[in-house]
Amino acid sequence: MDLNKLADLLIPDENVKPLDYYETLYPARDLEKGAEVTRLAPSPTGFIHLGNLFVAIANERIAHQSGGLMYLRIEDTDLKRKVDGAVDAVKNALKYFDIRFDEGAEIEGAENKYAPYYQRERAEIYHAFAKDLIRRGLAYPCFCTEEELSALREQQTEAKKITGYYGEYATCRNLTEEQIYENLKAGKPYVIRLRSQGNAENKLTFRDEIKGDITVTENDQDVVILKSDGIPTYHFAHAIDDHFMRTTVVIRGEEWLASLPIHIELFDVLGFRRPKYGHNCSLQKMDGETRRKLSKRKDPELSLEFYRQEGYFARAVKVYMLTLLNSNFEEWYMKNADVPLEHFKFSINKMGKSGALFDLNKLNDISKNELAKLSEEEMYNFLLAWTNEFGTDTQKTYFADKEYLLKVLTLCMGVGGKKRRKDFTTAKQAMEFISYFFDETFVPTNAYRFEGETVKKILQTFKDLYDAADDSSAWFNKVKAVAEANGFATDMKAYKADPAAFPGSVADVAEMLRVATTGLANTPDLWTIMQILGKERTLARLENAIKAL
RNA sequence: GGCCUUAUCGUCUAGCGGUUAGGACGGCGCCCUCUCACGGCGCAAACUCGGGUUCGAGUCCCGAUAAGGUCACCA
Repeated sequence: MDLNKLADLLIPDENVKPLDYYETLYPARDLEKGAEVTRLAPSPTGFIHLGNLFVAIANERIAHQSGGLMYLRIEDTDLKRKVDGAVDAVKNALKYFDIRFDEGAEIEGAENKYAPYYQRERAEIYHAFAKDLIRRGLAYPCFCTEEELSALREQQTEAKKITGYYGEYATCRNLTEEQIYENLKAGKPYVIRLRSQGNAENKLTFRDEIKGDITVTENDQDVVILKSDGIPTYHFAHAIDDHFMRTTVVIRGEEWLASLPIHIELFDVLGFRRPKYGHNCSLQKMDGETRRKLSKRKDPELSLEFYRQEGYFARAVKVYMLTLLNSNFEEWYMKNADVPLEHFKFSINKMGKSGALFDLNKLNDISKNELAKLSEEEMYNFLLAWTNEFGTDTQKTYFADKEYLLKVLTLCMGVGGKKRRKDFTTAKQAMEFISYFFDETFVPTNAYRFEGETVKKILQTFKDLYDAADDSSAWFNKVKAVAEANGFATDMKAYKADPAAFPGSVADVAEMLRVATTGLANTPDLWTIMQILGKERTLARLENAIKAL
């Protein structure tokens, strides 16, 4: 069989150059020893979730910490899944979390010497190597139809054989020259398959950077390397791209572990040196009674977009990801909370071997702590940015009076106090939290824990006494006076010693006033709130609360 | 089902032959406090189960069990 002729016929690509050409076009990178080259290679489905960010952070740290670089490659070999604007979506989402690419698709200002970074634009390279494999007898055309393939699979399943296209089942492997040309002449569509040299009986030990030594079975599947449209499958593109883009470390999800044997054989057969691999366990979530990995289809709430919409502080999400990624990070961060995150020494071998359950409680805790580090001005900007994009029209009016909002934020964050408050978790939650400072969104709840008459008397007594000019202690003395006038305890120790002796304590009085003026039982210092609200509004709210009883 | 991987509090984990099995989140309690918080202190809470190896096993070995991943012209 004239394999040269066959290769030209099967892959009629005039752009293909000799293999050496690509080696010189994409030379080894000139980097310091130990510098790692990593990549993020999403498919442009327009959907990025937490798992992508998880892997991206690991790759980013490994690259930049070692003095290397990370690039963005778009795996757009599957047309069906392609969505317009997806690349921008990826870039924006990652930018929000401060993930920086040094080169790659749509990365402006970079040299991009290893372009193109879209796989569809790299067809020529894949074709060159596929042709070479055909010439060497290591790849062949397969004319089997989808139906034939699924029939084969069924048959194998029934016979309890391993499914797939291999060995005796790989019928097109042994097609004669005549049969091939006949099929070609008949215009039958075909794919190019690898003629696997492996044997599934053979086991080998493979060193995974995260999982350690694992045993893998040699690949014996004649996997498709070029689909019928001439575009490579993931496996083939992976081998070629990561070789020519000179990737040194591939951190990817553990769902790839199963196809590792294919990749090993492909690298071998192509004569490429393999990168180091680290298979990262995927983030999981509870699905009813069972846990499972995050799925794009089933878990839209774990889309990165979700965190933006909820107004999570990017750094908080990143810190949480880091605590899951490296088990020693949390301890380091407790001691180095004010040091840039980049100073943490990220290590691949501190990455967990089993999948972690995503814990919103933990994220929220981290978020509160992170937000408590901001100044009121920074908080203002953070909330403004979120509100502009996701807030309601009423929420946007909060920003009309900057001085007023700043006062509110200063109070709610406890700026200037001995210890910061931690009332804010996300931008969305913060905007709702401060809503009672604005008449448009203030909702009287009248949720008291005492009888209406009691509350009414207390509110009335306080209202008569209230003087906006009082300072904090004069104000509280009046609260105490109100308590006393109604038989409530003013001495908390006495009250705790014998709660039954009083209808309630000064704390309860404060709570009534708080509920009347804010609608909530949990707010920062009430005196300050009344100061911010001003005399008119405070009195009006008390008046309304009394009327409502 | 085959193959691969994993197995410590509810969750994330530390542990790398000798520990009262440590920390963080969450829960609960107490203290601080003029109210709400913040903060401090404390409590409950775990080595999946069998076998070995060893003077000694959460730690090493072998099983069982369970969980996860994967078996495409998707990545």
